[in-house]
Amino acid sequence: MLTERRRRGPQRSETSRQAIIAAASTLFQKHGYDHLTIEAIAAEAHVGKQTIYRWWPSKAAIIAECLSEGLLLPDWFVPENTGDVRADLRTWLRNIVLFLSASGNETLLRSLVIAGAENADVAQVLNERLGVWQVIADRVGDDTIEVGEALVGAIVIRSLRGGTLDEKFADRLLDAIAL
Amino acid sequence: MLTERRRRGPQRSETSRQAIIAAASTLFQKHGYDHLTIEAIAAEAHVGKQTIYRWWPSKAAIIAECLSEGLLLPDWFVPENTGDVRADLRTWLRNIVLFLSASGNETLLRSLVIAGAENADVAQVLNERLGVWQVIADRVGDDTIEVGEALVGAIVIRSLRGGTLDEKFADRLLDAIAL
Amino acid sequence: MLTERRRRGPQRSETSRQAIIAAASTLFQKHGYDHLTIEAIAAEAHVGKQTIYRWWPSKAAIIAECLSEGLLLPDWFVPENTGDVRADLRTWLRNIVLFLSASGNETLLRSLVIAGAENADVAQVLNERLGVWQVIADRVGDDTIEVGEALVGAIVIRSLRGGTLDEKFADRLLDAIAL
Amino acid sequence: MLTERRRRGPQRSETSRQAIIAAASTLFQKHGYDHLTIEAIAAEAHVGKQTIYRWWPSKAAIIAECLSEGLLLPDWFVPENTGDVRADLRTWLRNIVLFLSASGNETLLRSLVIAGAENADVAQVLNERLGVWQVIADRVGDDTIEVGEALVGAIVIRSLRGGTLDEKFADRLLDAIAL
DNA sequence: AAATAAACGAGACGGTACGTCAGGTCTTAGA
DNA sequence: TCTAAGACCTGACGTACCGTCTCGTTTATTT
Repeated sequence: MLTERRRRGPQRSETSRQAIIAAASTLFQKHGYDHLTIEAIAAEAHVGKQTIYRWWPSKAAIIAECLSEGLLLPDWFVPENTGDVRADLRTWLRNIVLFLSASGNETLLRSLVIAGAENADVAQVLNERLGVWQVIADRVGDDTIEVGEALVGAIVIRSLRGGTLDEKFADRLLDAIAL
Repeated sequence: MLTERRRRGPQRSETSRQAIIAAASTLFQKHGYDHLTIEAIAAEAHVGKQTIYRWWPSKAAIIAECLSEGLLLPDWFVPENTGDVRADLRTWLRNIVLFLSASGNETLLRSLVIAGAENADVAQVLNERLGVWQVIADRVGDDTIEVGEALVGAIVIRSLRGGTLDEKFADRLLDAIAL
Repeated sequence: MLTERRRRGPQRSETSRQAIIAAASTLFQKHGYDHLTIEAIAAEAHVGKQTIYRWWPSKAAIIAECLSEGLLLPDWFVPENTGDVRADLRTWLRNIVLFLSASGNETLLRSLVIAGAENADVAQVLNERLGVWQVIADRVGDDTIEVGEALVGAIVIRSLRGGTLDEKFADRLLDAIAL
Repeated sequence: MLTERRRRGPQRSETSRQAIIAAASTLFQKHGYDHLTIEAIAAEAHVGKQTIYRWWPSKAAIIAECLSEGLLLPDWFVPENTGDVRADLRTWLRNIVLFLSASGNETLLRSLVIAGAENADVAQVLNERLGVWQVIADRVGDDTIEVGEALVGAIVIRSLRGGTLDEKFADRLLDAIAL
């Protein structure tokens, strides 16, 4: 039987890895995606720059990993299933606007949009992470993935336009979507 | 009677102003918002850097002005009014996806999203420029501005997710929105 | 008889000219020759930059004019003539070291050296202004212009080397020169 | 026992250091102290600007180091000692005026004067480098440092005044100084 | 146990772009 | 037609980060 022969020498330091993504998350939330620098992450994590470049090809990849590890977005961004689709979506939308209207989180949304628009990998992870599309499609029926895109998209546009994100918005948005 | 006294000395050079926004537009479309540098704009426009810094506070402001002057987006991004609201919106959506699926224009969309997300002024101008919200609201009735946000938002999300932007998408999206 | 007809239009403003050389003198003494800028002179004199460039080819020329007008150096830098050459030179040297050891005047000397070394016109005016060479040569006899150069040069070198400029130095210097 | 522990990480690049002072020396002699720019040095030395700013606080400091390394002035600017003080000084003076009357070297002298007058560190190095003061004082006797200052100063003044620097000047200067 | 080799923290390196300052020229309105 | 004001292009300033590379140290796996 083939036993996977490990290399000689030290292995990747899990401590450093976690320090890096923690530092990246902190700085991302504090200063946004632009203004986030590798040097600052290295300094914040008490880590050499090379340790970052050795394992990640770009700052986008670091942010993607932060997302995968759940350090930037809460886990609960998926609708419940009580049987009443409309009510479930309403609750989900209200949770989201509640989260986004909290201090600092609107900046977070903008930064995530930037990160996703600049880098396809981040977009991919965001897609999976936020991945409500399929859930919604499953509930609403015949693969109307556009419903999910319209809901999430409306939130993004509203936020970028500087509009208020509140429950009234959530309700009116849901009314605008045919189910 | 108050006669507005003009200040002494030379006035702002309109030639330089136009050279700058033209150069900025060119480079924006060629390389995207990130990778767009003030130095490159100055060089392309055969202009001193200081002439840019004298009149614009940031590259975002330059892009905002490019948008205002119609250098980055075509003017016709507003629905017609034939009386048949659904048909008008369908035509409008098809035009948009047609435009975005043309070579290079998806990159343009991403860059505009980044610029708008990074800078509130750009977002404001994009809002006015793309400003279909009110038009749609007027047509569809009782100020459902969320309809416009959902339509535009869905396009953005679809694009960022890397999905195909075609007529089928446009039609299915319209079906998903209650009118 | 033909009276020299003056040109039509305004003549050179004597007010501006004096404001400019006064401002230049002030700034020269305050900040030195390097660190002296045309823009600062124009601002200090409440004068347009062009008014300076119209009449002087360089900042060195302005300083040369300041020297000619006696704004930077006192007039009395010429030995008396009591008949006792040695005593007269001693008094002259002592006056100079007294002047130079006063606060700020050592900086003045350095700045003048810089200005003279950078620009031949300034050197020329300094030569005339400080022009003790011929006076000394006349007194000491058979055109020993090198005596003057050695005396002034020793002062400059002593100052640049950061040495003390006092009466003892003056006396010892005079002793070192054969008369 | 104390073993001097070297710090971790890369050491200063001696190659870069020498390239920088060589470039600085070249440009100094070609264009003078004013007109010498850090950017030009960096470009000439094929070095990043930051590498210069990391190790030198100013261009004056670079020139000071060039002097210390013997890149700007020949080493032989010190009188011999044959026993005949007057003859030795005469030879020394003649060598100096010979050197200075060579093409370009008068400009070099002026630039060095400017550099020394603008910056105390350069003056200090020049003082040590040119340091004939003590040598002369030792020879001539009872610490008459002023003799050296007068000799060197006379040369400087003669040069700045635009006078000719030749053997006749050297001889007459020596005659003017009491030994 | 010794030798080997990769990962580590630190940080110097050649670069690019930043935003500012001053240079010297040119343009405008007012005196 | 000269002045004050100031916009123009140019180019150097000193700083921040980039991504690469080079140290001396630490650590884990062979020999």
